[in-house]
Amino acid sequence: MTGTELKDDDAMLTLDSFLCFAVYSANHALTRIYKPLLEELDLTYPQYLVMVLLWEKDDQTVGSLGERLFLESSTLTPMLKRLEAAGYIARVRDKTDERQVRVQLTDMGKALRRKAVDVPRGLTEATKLGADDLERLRAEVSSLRDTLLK
Amino acid sequence: MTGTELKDDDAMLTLDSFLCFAVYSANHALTRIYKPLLEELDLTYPQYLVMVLLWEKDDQTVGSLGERLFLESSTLTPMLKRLEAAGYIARVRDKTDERQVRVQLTDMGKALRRKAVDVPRGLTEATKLGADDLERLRAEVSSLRDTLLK
DNA sequence: TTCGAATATATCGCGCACGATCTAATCGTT
DNA sequence: AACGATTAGATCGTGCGCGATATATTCGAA
Repeated sequence: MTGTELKDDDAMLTLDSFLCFAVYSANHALTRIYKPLLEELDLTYPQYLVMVLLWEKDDQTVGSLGERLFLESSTLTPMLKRLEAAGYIARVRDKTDERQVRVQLTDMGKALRRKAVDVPRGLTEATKLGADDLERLRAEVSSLRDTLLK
Repeated sequence: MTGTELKDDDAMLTLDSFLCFAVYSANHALTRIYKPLLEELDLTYPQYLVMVLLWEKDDQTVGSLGERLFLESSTLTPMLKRLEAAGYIARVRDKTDERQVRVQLTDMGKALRRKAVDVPRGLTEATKLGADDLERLRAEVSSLRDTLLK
C-alpha cells in the first residue's frame, strides 16, 4: 500500500498532497526564472505583466488592468507609480470622467517591447515542455483558476 | 487561422498565452479560497503550510522547513515569530548546535490539527475536480516546479 | 589551538498583495 | 438643481518574499 492510496482526512493533511502547494511553489519557481530575464528590462514580474497588457492594448484604466490581472487598486496604484517613475508609462486623469486614470505607454515603454519579445522563449525553454504539453497545462491551470473564482 | 496558431514571438507576448500568468493567477485564486477556511484557525496560508509540515513531523529546524517550502530564513523567521506569538509553536535553540533553532508544536498547536483536517476537503470541493484529475494536475505542476528549480 | 571558512539564523530595505477606509467624481431620483 | 448612492482610485496597516548583509556558532586545517 503506497501513500497515495491513503485517502482519509488524516492522510490528506500532508504537504505533498496539496494541489495548492504545488501551485504556490511552482509560482515561486517561475518568479525565480523570470527574475534574471527581467532584470535587463528593469522590471519586476508583476510589472512585466502590466506592460504585456499595455503592449496588447494601450491606454487602459487602472480598473481594467486590475480586472485582467485579478489585482486591486491598492496593489496597482503603487506599482503603476513605480512604472511611471521608471519612465515606461504615464498616468493621466480621464478628461470626460475624472474618477478614472488612464495608463499610457511612453515612447520608452513602447520601445521596451522589442527587448521583451525574447522573454517568453527563455521561459518556455526552462520548462523543458513541448508546445502542446505547455499549452495543455496552461489551459488546465487557467480553467482551475476560473472555477475557483466563480 | 486562430490565435493559438500564431507561434511567432509577437503572438507569444500576450497575457493569455503565459503559463506563468495562469499559475500566478491560480495561486491568487487558491489563496482566496483558503482565506475563509483558515480564518477560523487564525492562520494565514503560508503559516498553514508551516503547521502542516510540523503536524507531519514535529521539532524541525528553520532550515529544514525552508527547504521543504522553498523559503529563505528572511521569510521564515518573522513568520515563525508570529506563529510563536499566536501560541502555536515554540522556537528553541538547539543545545548541541546553538546555530540552529528547533521549531516545536505547543499543545495548542497540536490541538489545532483536529480543526485543520477539514480544510483540504473544502478546497478539493472548490476545484470541482475528481480525485484523479486533481492528483494528475498536482503531479504535473509539481514536476514543472522541479524542472524549473533544477 | 587558533584562526579563517563555512553554516544557521536574523535583520534590513524594498516590492507585491489584500482588506478597510478615504476622497473625489459621477449618476439617479426626486 | 440637489442630494444620496455608486464608482474609481488612493491610502494605510499588515503579512509575505527576496537579496544583501550581519551575527553567532561550529568546523577544519595549519
